[in-house]
Amino acid sequence: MSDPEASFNLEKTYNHHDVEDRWRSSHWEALGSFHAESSRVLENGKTPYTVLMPPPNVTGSLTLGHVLNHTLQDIFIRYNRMTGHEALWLPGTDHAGIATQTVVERKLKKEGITRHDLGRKEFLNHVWQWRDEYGGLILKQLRRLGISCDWRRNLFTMDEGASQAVINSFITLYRDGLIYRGTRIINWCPVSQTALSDEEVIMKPRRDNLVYVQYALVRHPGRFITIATVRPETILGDVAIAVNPRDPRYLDLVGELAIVPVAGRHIPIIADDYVDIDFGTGALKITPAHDANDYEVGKRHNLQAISVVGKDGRMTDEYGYTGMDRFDARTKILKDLEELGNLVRVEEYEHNVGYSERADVVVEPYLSEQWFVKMSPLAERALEVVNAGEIRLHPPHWINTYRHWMGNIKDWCISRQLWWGHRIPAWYDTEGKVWVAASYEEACHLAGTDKLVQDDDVLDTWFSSWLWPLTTLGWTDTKSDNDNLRAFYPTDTLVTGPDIIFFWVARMIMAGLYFKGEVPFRDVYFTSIIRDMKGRKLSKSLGNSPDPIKVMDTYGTDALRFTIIYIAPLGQDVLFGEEKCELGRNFATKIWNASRLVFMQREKYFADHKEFAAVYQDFDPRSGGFDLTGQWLLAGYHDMLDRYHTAFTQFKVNDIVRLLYDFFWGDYCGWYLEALKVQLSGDVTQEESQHAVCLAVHVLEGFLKALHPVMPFITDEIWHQILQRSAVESIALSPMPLSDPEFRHLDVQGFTLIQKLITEIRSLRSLFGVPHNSEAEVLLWPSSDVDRRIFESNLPLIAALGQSIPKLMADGEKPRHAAGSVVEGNELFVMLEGLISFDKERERLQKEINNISAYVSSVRKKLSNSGFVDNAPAEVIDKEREKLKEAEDNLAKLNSNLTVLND
RNA sequence: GGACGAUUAGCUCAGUUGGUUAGAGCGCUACAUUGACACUGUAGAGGUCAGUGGUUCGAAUCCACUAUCGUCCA
Repeated sequence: MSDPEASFNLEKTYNHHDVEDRWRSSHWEALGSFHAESSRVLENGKTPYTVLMPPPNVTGSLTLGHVLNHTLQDIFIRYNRMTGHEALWLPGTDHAGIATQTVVERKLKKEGITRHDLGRKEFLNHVWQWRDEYGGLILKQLRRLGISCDWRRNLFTMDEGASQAVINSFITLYRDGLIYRGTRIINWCPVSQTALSDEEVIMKPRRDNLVYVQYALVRHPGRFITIATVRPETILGDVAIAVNPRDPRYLDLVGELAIVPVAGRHIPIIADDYVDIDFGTGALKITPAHDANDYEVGKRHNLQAISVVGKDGRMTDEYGYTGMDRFDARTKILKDLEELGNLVRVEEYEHNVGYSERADVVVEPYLSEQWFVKMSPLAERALEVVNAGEIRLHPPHWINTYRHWMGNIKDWCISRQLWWGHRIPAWYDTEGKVWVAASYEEACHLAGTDKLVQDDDVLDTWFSSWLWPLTTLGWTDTKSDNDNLRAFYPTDTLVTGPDIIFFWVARMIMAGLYFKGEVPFRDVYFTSIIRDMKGRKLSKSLGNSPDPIKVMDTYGTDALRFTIIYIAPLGQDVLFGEEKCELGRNFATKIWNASRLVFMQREKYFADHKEFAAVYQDFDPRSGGFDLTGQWLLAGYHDMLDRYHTAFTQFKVNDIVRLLYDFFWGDYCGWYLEALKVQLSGDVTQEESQHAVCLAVHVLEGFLKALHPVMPFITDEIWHQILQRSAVESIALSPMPLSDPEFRHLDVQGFTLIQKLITEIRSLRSLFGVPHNSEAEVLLWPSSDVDRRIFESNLPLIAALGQSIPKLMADGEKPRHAAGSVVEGNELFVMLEGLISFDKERERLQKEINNISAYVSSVRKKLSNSGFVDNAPAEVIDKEREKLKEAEDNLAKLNSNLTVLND
């Protein structure tokens, strides 16, 4: 760390590596700076503020999505910590059942081992080993982002407490009749060899063949009924042909029997409303074992379900296809049907097909016995709390999606045929009767026998994730009651992607209400989805997914954090390219350099840190004593703060960074620091200089604090250079500046006038090519005594920033060899002896006059329109009148200038 | 097929409850390097606010339809 005694200023150039290393996560972790304590809430009465980290997948590595998501969470938590809350950010990871098991199986496969070779126990040892070795990567990478969680409380969904919670919640739901075991058509992933929930299935468009096949009728030789299917291989499992009862084409065939091609089975032709008359031929083959809708039809008509595809996606029929892959079987049966004369025709057909989210293979609808959670009783209350605004979604339009899902909810398949996960706490006795209990012993006790076998399956990972708001605070069952829960539940803000609104958000709301009787959080902020510059989703296979760690190395962590927030508006996708981080990097450099300037001025007017500290600590901007520029700065600063705090209450994080950026770069650097240089180089006393420097530092410090939640590293570094602060102190633990209306209401229009005047002088200089090293004389005719006084007291500023020699004029003749203009009624002429081109000036004036004339006539028209004058609010009309007067005034003056020029 | 969102400068986006001569960043053009900063400064060019119709004294903003794109659900 740099020695504050040795340097009174910052290094010449900003090095993000040094700064980010100095204030790295491990520094604060060792100090416990971001630890939250329930006692400070329960005993000292601090208001809690809690953020729940969506647990990243333990197999994962850092993506830009994580960067955005965690930066947002860090912004909320740091802001609330600085505004006086007991801020708790709960971190953790989830065990990602399928993903993790797949990763470890793949690793074993390289050694020629399968999990079955090892057995369940030994395989799980391998998974734990793997987790211990690699599972920390994402957490390490997140620390690199500088996020301020309470790492002591880091939780893994397979940890003891979290596991107990899973078991106990399962038992509670089972005993309340909300968990049941049933035979259903579920989504089966033939690669991962497990059931999936509806949410884990991605619908994707796929080109397939729509195959028309004719089935002979048993009692009418020579007659056929033709069906259309995209899955001809499942013909082997057909048990009926269904037609719509209102379809006249088939009325006479209902009740007849048809012969399944290849299989030779006789199946009935039935009538069912489900059949779409317009699709295909209007006759639908029914295969209850391989289609969820067919299964329902089958149930209604008491049909058998014949399974012909197995768990591995291979055929299990008795007609010679056994062992073939379902897609190979599809090709073969087409040929066979053709040979048998049953194939009518084949059409190309695009439709949506479900793919396994993890393995990206076509999901097989598969009939099997699984565990389900009955959702509609849970959904009812979860919908109510969102409708009632007890939980607010940002942006709010997500409420529609939420309502729709809640209103059409289906039961949740929670069993997975995996080994890695929470094993289902259910045991079967020799008669197949099920006993749900927390342990084998308890199950034995219930069953009255020790001849029990535990269910092989584990629970869906989301079955542990939906308890996350509870388990992270030490909840293990419905009787749980501890200080953490009392102090921090319900949590406050959840930041997550809209893609897991059903997977996770909705279910957490259900679980929170069901198990704790209270909502789990108050506000849900849905992040943007990050895409590449061409608008494509980031993916590993496309290779368009930048490595955030590399980006942080190149541009700096602060730069990445700032940039991603700057470009990611609430509720919209964001196009990201690495080079966009230049924005954040440039901003960091600007902050650094501006701070250096301020510290240089401080060096000039203070002997050392000690003297500065003494004066600065007594400095109170309310005591006044500032020139117009200083007042303008304070007004702008407090106005910025006002908008800043408002934006936080509205979750407009994007606005926050824009406010900070514009205020600092535009107002503070662009105008204030330039004016400060002028002020200090003028005729001022030591005391006045010190006062001015203190103001500069005061606003800089406030700005750094406001920026801190977004750019934690550079702000801490510079903050440590403002006063001699030790490494255990942090800007993160300092109070956030509030907006003071007293300053916001200062009258600083005078400064705005000066700004406009300077801009106009610069513009004219540039237009007429005044050499950069020469100062042009500027003659000023003020329009009022007030303006005259403003100009008078700011002549040095106008001179320096307008690079001019300004002269205040009383009445008198306007100059000829000059470029004239009007600023808020004040006439100015930039003297251009020898430089002015009369043609150019005439042209310019004429253009300007045309412009204003057009405007004047449009406003006149508006004001003479009785509809406008009668209907518009008085203040709007007044404003128009004022604008008109000013424009007319300008016009008159410019016209007279043109006349002079033409003389 | 249904729901939601988007369409504003070459690119990426701001634009509060309708009341501006429609803004920013990047890019572009010109000028400026011993001065906090070229990861800079100053000035400038660049837009029929997707289209059509409507409501209104007044529409980028509200409504309807159309087109294109995206997301979710069938």
